[in-house]
Amino acid sequence: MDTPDGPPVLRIGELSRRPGVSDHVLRAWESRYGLLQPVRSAGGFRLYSEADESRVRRMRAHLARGLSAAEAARAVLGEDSGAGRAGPAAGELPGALRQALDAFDEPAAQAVLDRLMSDLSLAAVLRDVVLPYLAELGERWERGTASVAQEHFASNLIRGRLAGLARGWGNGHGPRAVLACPPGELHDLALMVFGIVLNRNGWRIDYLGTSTPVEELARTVDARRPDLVVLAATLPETLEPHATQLTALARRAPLALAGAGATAQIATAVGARLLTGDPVTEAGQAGWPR
Amino acid sequence: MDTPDGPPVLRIGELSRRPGVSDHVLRAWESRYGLLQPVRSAGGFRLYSEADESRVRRMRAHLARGLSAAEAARAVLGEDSGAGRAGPAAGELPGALRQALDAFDEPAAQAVLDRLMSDLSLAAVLRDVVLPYLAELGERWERGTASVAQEHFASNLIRGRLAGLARGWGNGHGPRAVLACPPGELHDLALMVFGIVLNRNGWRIDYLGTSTPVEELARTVDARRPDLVVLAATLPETLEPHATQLTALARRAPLALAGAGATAQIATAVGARLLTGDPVTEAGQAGWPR
Amino acid sequence: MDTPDGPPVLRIGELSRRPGVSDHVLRAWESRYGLLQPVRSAGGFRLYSEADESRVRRMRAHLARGLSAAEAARAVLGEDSGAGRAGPAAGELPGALRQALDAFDEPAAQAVLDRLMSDLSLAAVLRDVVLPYLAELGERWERGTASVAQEHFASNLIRGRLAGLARGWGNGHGPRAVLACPPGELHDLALMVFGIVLNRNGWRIDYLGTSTPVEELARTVDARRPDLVVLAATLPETLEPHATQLTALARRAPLALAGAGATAQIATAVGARLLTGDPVTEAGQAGWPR
DNA sequence: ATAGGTTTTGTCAAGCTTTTGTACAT
DNA sequence: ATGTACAAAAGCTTGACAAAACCTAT
Repeated sequence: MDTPDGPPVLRIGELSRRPGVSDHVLRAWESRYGLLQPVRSAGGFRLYSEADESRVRRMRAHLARGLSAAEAARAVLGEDSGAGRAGPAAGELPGALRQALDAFDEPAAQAVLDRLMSDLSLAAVLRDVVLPYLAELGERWERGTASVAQEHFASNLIRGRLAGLARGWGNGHGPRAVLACPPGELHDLALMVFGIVLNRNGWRIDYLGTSTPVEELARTVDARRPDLVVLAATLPETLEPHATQLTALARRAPLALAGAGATAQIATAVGARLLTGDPVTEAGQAGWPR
Repeated sequence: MDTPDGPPVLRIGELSRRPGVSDHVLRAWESRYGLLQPVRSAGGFRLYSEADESRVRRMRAHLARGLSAAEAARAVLGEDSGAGRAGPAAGELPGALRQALDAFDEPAAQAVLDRLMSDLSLAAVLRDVVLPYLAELGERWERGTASVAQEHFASNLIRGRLAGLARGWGNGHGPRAVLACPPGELHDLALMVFGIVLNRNGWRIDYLGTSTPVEELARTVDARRPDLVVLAATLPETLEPHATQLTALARRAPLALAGAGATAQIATAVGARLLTGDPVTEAGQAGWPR
Repeated sequence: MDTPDGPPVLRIGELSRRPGVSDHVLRAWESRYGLLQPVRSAGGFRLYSEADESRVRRMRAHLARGLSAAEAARAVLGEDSGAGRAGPAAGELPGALRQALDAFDEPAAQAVLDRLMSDLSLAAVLRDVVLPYLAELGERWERGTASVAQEHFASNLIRGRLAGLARGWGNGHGPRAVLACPPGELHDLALMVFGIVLNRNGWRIDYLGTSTPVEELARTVDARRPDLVVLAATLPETLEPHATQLTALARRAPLALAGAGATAQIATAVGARLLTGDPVTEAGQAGWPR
């Protein structure tokens, strides 16, 4: 992996303060081991890049491990010569997305998504890349393999893209769908995906999002008279307490339950349709009797 | 196109008293900048219309913004000749936004925001329209005047716009800020606004969002070495339990607390800076010793 | 490339107060690093724009990161010329697009479009930026002010973006529209815009494009049985020869004529609806009896 | 680590001009 | 009401200075 690099703009004082290494030492490491090769300003000042900062930090890490200064410098320079690549090939894009998101690398993640969106159809990107990634992220999160920060970073970024795709989805002349999650349910990204694909298929979306009280949902249904209501939940426990109200609701508008929390049992109990497939496929078939 | 206009009936004394500008000044503005062109009575008195009063008020507004008298006058006259467009007038846009959002009218709300964004600066839209609306929404929600559905609809729509503006904010070469809300805090829209303005001022943003565990935040800070960390909370109770950890954090990176939940007490206790102003203003001044 | 900008109206005192930088320093940054290039008032006072304010703030952000003043200024100026972030204020983006396209600067033009698409809604970008630009380009082209190469470059680039937005517009469940230009008509970008907005409003689009023989159109109409047929022409002469066939067509499907070549005379003669507004607005209202 | 020289950059001063609210005389 | 005058506030330019940060060499 190659060291990310900005333009050389840091003076020695700053490069000394940041990792906590004296400027004398920095100059010594430069002259003795060639650890750094700063550019010079017009007046002769040394100018370092962020990659140099990384080199200093790694130098210190090696020293702490017990290497001699000469060995540590050699190790750092050895790490640097490892190759960098152009961009990922088409087939590796999903993997590249995962990698970029895991590394908190927003520009890279956005670039991968841009590339995907121009190579594939929207539905394909959502179905084959975004949703699988979200599912995997959820699993890793449950197993404790993914950190909260990773989970936040990735879902914020994805939410941002989805919000862009959702823009204006309440507009138009098609049939109307109301989308919501039951109280306590905080995951709504898959529901957004469902809404986006539904909208691209000519539907208007009224989106209530996470943790919507059932009374509120009922009120909205009465006000908007939608052609479809979709409730998405990841756990059955978030749906079960509202079975009675949902039964009533299902009589006033076509109701569908989706997500891992939507069991056949609950669906038949309340008289709702069960959506078992992935959101993209289900949205592609929505609204039609089966 | 001209400003809607009543008959010219106000004498200079009245036009002086109403907006609180001396008659001397009114005459000076007339002769020096041609701001007003009053009709004359039979006896030679100046007679002003309501449009003139509006001009005077706008003149004063520009002066308050820091323009010179000459430039302010030019701006006012420019506004008058600038074409009138369809839709609500500039001043009514904030009201129009509220109305559209309350009515679940997405197209209208998006149109108002579009109009605002092309009429005003981004900072002005966020500071003077979006944030006040969010505050008002929060209040109505606490008082039970706003329904959950309304609150969801409005914040989803606004979040969508903010996400668009946030695109790529981790990119670039500027100083780096890590933004997060403490565990339990679910409102992060104002924090997003802060991040967007900060980014427009040259900063890179790492955004962790709502309900971030403090250990996670600490880990991110160690990994990213930001130049600023901002924690936003609406209730003091969400910050207090983590005082010890925050104190440690504040020693490793410049820490700032923001939001209604950030009290002077907590801030001094943990050794953090307190951000009391609105997010837009604070972001405009960030990064510097005060 | 320079940042296009709001009017320069701020004097140095105000530009000093807002971000909290002394006037002395502002002048020093101007003379030493060329950070600002204020216009001068008649009397010689410096007049700054809002973009200048942003430059000052970004300068300060870089300083906070530890850059020297010289490097910080260079970074700010680099950001300005490098496309994208913190670039032109929302209101000035259309000008920036024109400039980029006229200069054959594809990356810059794409960046401006990206920025526009994330700041504004799709409809707003198409209606307020893309279509006006195309109209202006057409005029300049007629007056001989624009070169053929310019016209080709700009319309190819825009066509590419529109093609991306048009992706998948024939799919879905909504009403169906057939879009075409009559034989001899080569300008179809506005028609594409119409189709894109129509699609976002829930319609499916069958796009025949430029110079479609009327028999071909008729055959398509019979095969697809659309809910709307739109013919767009810039000159009446391209429509007139086909009046008879169009009259027949209008009896089999709702027909609308659009573009500067669609006169009321022709429309009534063939029994078609006349679309006089801009494509975006018309598409927003399409399909409904008026 | 110290010493002695250089570069960078914020600040200040002096002397003059422009801008603008207010005052005075007609 | 008009026109002229005036003075405080805000700006402009040139030039200089000194503290901080950096350089090389010992």
